[in-house]
Amino acid sequence: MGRSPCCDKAGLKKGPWTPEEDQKLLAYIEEHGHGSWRSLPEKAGLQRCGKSCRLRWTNYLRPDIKRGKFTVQEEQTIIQLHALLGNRWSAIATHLAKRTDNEIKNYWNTHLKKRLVKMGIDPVTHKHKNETLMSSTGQSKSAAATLSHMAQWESARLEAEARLARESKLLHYQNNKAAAPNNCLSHKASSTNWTKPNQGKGDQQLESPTSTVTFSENLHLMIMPSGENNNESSEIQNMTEFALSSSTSSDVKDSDHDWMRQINCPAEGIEEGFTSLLLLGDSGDRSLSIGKKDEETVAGAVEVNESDYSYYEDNKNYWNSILNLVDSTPSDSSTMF
DNA sequence: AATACTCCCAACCGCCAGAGA
DNA sequence: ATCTCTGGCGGTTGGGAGTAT
Repeated sequence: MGRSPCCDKAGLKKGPWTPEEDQKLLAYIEEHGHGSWRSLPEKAGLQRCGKSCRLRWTNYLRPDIKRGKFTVQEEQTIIQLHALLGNRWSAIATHLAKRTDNEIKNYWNTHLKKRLVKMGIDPVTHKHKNETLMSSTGQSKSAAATLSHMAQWESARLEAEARLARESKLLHYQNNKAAAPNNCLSHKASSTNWTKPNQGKGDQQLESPTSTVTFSENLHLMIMPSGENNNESSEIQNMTEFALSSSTSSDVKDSDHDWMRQINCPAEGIEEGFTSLLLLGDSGDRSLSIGKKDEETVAGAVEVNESDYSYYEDNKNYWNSILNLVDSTPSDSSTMF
């Protein structure tokens, strides 16, 4: 079939956006919502393709975008989620309020990846070089298989969660549209129109378009996705509460921004950072949350043998670690490691 | 001050999936 | 069933800013 590029029209502008163009785009979306991106440029008086407008909006102009330095917590969240999900930036972005997938991707490529490499950690596998050497052992293979399985499970869960978030926002949007037109939400993946923002000031600041669900909530969603497997609910509930109530392990000041240094400090027991956890303790609490029935329902789930389940039962550190990272507020960066 | 080099990130590109005709 | 359109995603890059020589 082939598809013509969206910007094949001659005369369409490319490259950096000017303040005037930004203003036009903002003004138009404030007035009308974005509607069809393809038709937007003409209506808004822009010599741009719709795709360019959409990207400019979602990555830069949207009022609910947090810009500037990533916090220690955000960095750790990115790394942990990357270990789980790989380069699925949009999925990762759903757990980082007000950050765009593009920004996260850039930050990973320019900062975090290099840092991991410097530490001798493979940014793709998140394995330390030493661990890689051990990878031929049976246990490591099994652990790797388990990790792979968990990642797939996690991916499916995140997708479902993102869908839920979108749908709930759509509902929220629809419910509030008439009553409070200025309080509507947009979503990066939403097909709903964005309406006039309040420019992110004060208490009425817009929520993140990428995730309005806290990680605590997410955990519940992940653990109890559909209410279909309630036969495990009490155990799940216990695990959830255990995880959510886990205390943090040590204080890290924001000024100690080079948290990676600490991972290399065995004396503080931090060498079991998430990367190690993923390698060695990848059993994770989620084991207790997934019955085989659930496993079968996860699209693309790999086959899991009995021995894999034993991994699931041993180590609570994995979820604790992730929870400690993601379940605290961005302003509280003292809870990491 | 001039030049070379590196870093960073906004923006582009190409592919894919889903919806609708 | 097939094709087209649209929006979303991840990979890549161009060029400005900053730094080193």
